[in-house]
Amino acid sequence: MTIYDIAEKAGVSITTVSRVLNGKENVNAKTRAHILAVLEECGYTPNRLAQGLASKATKTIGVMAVDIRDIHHSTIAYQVEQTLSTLGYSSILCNFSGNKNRLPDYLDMLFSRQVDGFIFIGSVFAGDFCRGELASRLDGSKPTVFINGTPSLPGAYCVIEQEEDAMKRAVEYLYHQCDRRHIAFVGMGDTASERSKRKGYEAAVDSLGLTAHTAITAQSLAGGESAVSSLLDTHPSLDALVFTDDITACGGVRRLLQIGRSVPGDIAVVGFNNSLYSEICIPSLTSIDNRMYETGKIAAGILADALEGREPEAVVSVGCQLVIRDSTGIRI
Amino acid sequence: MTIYDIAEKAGVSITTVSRVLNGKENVNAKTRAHILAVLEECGYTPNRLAQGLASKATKTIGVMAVDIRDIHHSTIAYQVEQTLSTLGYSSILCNFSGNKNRLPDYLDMLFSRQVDGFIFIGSVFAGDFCRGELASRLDGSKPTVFINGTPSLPGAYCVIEQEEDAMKRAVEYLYHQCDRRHIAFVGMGDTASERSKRKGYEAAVDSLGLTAHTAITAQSLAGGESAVSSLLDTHPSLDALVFTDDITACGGVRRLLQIGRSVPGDIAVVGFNNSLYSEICIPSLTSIDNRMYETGKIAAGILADALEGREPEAVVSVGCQLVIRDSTGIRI
DNA sequence: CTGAAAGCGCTTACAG
DNA sequence: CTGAAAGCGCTTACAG
Repeated sequence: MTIYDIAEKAGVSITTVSRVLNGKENVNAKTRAHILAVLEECGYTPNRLAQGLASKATKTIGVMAVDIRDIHHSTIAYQVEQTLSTLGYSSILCNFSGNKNRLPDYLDMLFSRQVDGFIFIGSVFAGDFCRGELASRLDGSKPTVFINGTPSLPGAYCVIEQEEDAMKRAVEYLYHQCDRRHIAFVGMGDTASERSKRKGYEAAVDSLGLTAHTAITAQSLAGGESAVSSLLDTHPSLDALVFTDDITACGGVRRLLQIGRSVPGDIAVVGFNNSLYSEICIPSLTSIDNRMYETGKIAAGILADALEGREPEAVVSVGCQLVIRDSTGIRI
Repeated sequence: MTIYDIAEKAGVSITTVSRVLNGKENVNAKTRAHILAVLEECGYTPNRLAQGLASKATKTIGVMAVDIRDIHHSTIAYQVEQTLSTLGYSSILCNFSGNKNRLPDYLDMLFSRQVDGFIFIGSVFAGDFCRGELASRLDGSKPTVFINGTPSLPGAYCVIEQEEDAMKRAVEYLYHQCDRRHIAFVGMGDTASERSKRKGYEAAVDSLGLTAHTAITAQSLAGGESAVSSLLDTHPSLDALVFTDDITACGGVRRLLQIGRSVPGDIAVVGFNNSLYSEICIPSLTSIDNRMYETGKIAAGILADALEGREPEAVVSVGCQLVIRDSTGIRI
């Protein structure tokens, strides 16, 4: 079933059929109605490959995630896909998985499929780690949105979760509301996102006149456990810990309980992402909600705006919120 | 940069360029080498839309997941995407989100994009709920793999996690190794997957001469909490609970601890999926590993086999494993 | 081993 | 308001 079949059945040219298919105005009302009826009757769906080839637009977006097994990325990817789909775009999903060597192949693939634009989910894409692989291929010819990173790429759009500010406020909350004075930071490596969280921590600690204590560990339960052990070895007087990830914070809580420290009685704990993990942890984790739904939705909207000539803002910030649960509170 | 440019630069016809692009044998070795050099020099990538239009194969797969925010689905979707990508296929990802009405639009979209085949992740797609929407559109003309469901669809392939057997063995383990005699089942609705888990539970209870106690609840922490409350209200002597999902089991554990029951001292708990949630729970959850990686990989492999004429098995089973953690053990 | 030509199913100036 | 024709960038019989 092609546009030729429809044209023949309707007794018009394919040009006219194409016009009503694309909602052009210059078609006689009766002709349109008739063609619409034939279309309906035949259950015709146009071949998107042919449309794309002829029109130079595929309504397809390349969505590059770090790894959708990570709840943070899967939630954003989910919202990106749902929003794009509502706006008439399809998503080709790629999982980068930290393997820089795959990036060129993925990008070639997306270009060969003539995607209209790109969305990168994860701050790693905006950092030095990927710069070489991305810069050589992304020349700014197609709209590109980075989530949680501001790359030095011509014409790129960015959606930034305000993690620095959120981390700062979390530390201030621990100080003012929970009466903590020895607050350590547990981070997870060297992405842009990690750096801004750390910056927020340091800013708060500075302005409050406290001393900074920092540990870097793996993003996992075991990572949280070992970070807690080594931090308490060197700084036994710590009374609060802020983590840049919920799962790792769960590991931290587990180790604290194992060694007989109460949470939050002895030590308050703050996680990050406000994921289901923060609710499952006992005591449940106070955590920073980085508004993943908002973020995904906004990113998809920006891309559609750019593609449809509506000129969106180049950089959009999404505010984060501290969600208070049981792992923080007054010291005992 | 098109195939014409390459042909001109190499001094041959586009037919010959196309031949070397597609690895056909009937090309002179020298000609091939020369064309390959030109190709390399120009960094040419063929337009997949044009290829697809001409060849009737797009190397694109429609991947329909229930919801990739669910760790079970995102893990399978991840593995599906990675495997397909290795095999040269791209994935268009769709999130069904339980909204049956979206299914027709998604399928139309995938057909209009001329996908070569489909993978459905989640037993709901094989059930009555979706039958109407799927049966009318999926006529068996394109290879289709269902994960965790056996639909009545002509020519569909199935990858089935052996959940029934796993659930049966979990109950037997509770009976023999943990000395439990009052074992209840907490399920989450009426999908094929849920039914087979329940069947396994009932088979075990039957053969052990025990009484079946069943609760159906929502798949969430709150669902687990309320299921535990209502089960213990009516059957205070319960000494073990098997859940069909880890998150809900976490909720169950939380409620048990709240009302002063020890886990596993008073009541043993078994979860399902062997997700990170089972490790985060305190006590950590004994859980059934349904081998999501295997499953995703096998499903992608089957689809590629079918597309490339290798005639895979119609139904492949993936064995599950009981992973013992702290939430089960001898009664106190 | 190589190439001219038709065809895949659309869109889009252009002419009327 | 409508249509004939060219073109999008490939593949694939077919002929040589």
